[in-house]
Amino acid sequence: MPAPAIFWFRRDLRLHDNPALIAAADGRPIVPLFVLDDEAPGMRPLGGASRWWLHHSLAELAAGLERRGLELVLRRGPAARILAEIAAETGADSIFAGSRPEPDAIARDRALIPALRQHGVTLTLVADSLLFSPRRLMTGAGEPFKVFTPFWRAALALGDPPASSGVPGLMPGPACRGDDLDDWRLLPSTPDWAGGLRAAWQPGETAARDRLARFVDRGLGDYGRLRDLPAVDGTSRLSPHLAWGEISPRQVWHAVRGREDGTGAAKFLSEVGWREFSYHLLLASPGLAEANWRADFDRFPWVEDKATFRAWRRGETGYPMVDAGMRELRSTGYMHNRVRMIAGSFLVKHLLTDWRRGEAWFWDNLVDADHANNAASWQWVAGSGADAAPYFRIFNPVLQGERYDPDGTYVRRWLPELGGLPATAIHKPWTLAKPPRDYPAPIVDHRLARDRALAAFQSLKTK
DNA sequence: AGTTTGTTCAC
DNA sequence: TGAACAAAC
Repeated sequence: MPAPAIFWFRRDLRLHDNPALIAAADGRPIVPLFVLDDEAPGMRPLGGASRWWLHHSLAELAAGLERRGLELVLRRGPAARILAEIAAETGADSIFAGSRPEPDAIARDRALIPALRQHGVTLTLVADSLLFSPRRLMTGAGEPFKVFTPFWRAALALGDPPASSGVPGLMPGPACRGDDLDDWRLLPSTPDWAGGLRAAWQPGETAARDRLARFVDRGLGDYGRLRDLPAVDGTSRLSPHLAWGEISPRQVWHAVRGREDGTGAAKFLSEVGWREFSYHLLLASPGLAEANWRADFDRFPWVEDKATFRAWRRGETGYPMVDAGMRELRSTGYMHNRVRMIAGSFLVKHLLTDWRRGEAWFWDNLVDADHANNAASWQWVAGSGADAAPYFRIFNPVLQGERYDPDGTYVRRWLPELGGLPATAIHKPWTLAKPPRDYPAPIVDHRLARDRALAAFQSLKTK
């Protein structure tokens, strides 16, 4: 019997279509391991919603492994030390893991390989979290892409990614002591704010596969028509599952490519393409979450205002579409994509708040928090990013509400205090003769805020 | 992946 | 008076 291999789960919490797991299981017994390395220097700590998700996803993964006779080992601490310890405890001489495309993770993993070799252990990393290698895609000039459309065209020209695979045969390795998941305290307790998350989500690979199958079956055909309506269940809602790798983008790709009857499929795959593009940008600009991609935004006259930032976070800006989104986020750890754009635009353009503050709030509150997507999308909405909305594209939260939530169903769902308003006033309650008493008046006037934002943008040009 | 404003042209 | 369009922000 060959020596056992450690399979190090990271953001690939699945058994299906996991190429690194297939490589590990090739004739060897497996010690499945997850390391909570939340104090690693340079690595961003998980947000609260992500920690909630991780707890349940790990529980699911452990159950799936147990059905196959394997025990998931949980350990907390610096990955380099834990991996060496587990190898020594189990006699493993190899470790396999899915590679992570984030620049800081790449640096950490690169340092791990020689460190582990000193203990006589090889670390093999298998790329599997993206459809296309972000470094392989370059413009004709050999530069990273700055615009999505040519990026995605070049990606599609590469042809189909490899077919997805099933679960390999898994042989249990030696037993190994691990932590108790509950002791990690990933779940909130005092207070327990996760009730809305529990009601909205089922973390784990099984639920991810079910959701993909159901979406391809029932949602894909109408995706182009319904994807922008937040009141409707018209999107895949796969983002948190993709963020934790409970499903792979290859599985998504091939499930969709089998069903190209409408225009929904190409549109939906291009949304997966934005995820690829975000990682492409992050690799070209490792500071994407910290620094303006466009350097001229370093001169932007951001306004620090505790009261308006607090109102935004709590969903008390007086603009129903913004507030409904922010309350959906706080309640469920999610916000519909259309509403993310409206709420994000409002924070940056109406309140002149530095996009990094919004990025940090989303990072903490989103169950689908993803370093590349979150950073690239906030820079897109702020106008500071690659292929971004031009800064003068300022969403009017009233018009956006009337266009994408015409009867106010979405707003009423998250703002029950507006439940009795007629559809004609639901997105501008202040126009009523008797505005609702328990809902705030707009914290900024749209017209004033728009002019102020345009002036701030002008100030970048004239210096 | 936008909004506002001004112009034209058909009621 | 208002829909449709273009241009500017």
